[in-house]
Amino acid sequence: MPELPEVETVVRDLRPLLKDRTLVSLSRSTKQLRKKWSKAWEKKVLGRVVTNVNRRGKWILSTLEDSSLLVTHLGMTGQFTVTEATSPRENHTHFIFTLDDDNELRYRDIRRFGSITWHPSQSEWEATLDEELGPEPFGVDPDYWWQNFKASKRNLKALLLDQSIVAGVGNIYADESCFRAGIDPRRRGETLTKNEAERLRLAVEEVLTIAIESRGSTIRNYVGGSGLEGEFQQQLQAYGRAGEACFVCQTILQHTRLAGRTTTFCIVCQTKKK
DNA sequence: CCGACGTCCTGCTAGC
DNA sequence: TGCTAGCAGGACGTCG
Repeated sequence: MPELPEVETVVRDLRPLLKDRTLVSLSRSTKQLRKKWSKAWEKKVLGRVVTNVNRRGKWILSTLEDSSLLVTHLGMTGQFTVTEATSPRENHTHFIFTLDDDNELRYRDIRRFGSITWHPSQSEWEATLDEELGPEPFGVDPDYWWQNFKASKRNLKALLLDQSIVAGVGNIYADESCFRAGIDPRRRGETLTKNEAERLRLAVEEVLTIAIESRGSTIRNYVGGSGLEGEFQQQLQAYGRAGEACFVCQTILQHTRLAGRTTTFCIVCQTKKK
């Protein structure tokens, strides 16, 4: 659920609260997340200082003092927060790390599509991924972008969601980017002109940048690293607005299914070539 | 190889 | 009012 802007917000919130803190103890629920937590990892993690917290695509990388990594993915409903140890533990909380202050680092995940794993190094972690992660979607080489799109028969929605092309875009921001670029998400990559591809590349950057400034979108249960909700849902132009009037031309927004995901678009604004 | 689709899981709600 | 089918910010396994 959380996409790049939400994950970035979590990371920015967590960094000052986790940096230089020691992970003292761990208690876990009996339920498993998407990836299994190895009991052997507790010795690798406990007693170690967190030296930094960063983001790569939708992944959260907490670096420990020996350069090993605690890697977290929020899946659809993950919440990764630093909370006062005295605050009540909500249901579906699966990991609780006590810290060397009065706080706890908690991972809560209703649907359990997320994961927490430990890796000796970043390269070892990257090797465990299904496919190599693409570059961050800011300042992407226009030629790299164009080559990927023009070579594909897949629709634009599927290409934007493909983490190996560019890392971090999900369902919300794919729709918002297509709307902003004025391009129909059903079109196949190979049909794009160079100009359209460039418009789309820039729209992705702009949408993500503005969404980060708004601390992401809280649609259902997303919260930042301090439990604060996002604000970008108030600025959504397409996502979740099927059946409602386009803010630009008042046409009723349509929806369809692309790459297995509900996709909303304006047939007028996203059809004509600008 | 590529592209499309199913699966994992729980909770909420639109529609009957 | 009560029930349930269907859908939800993702990643990945499998099938044709």
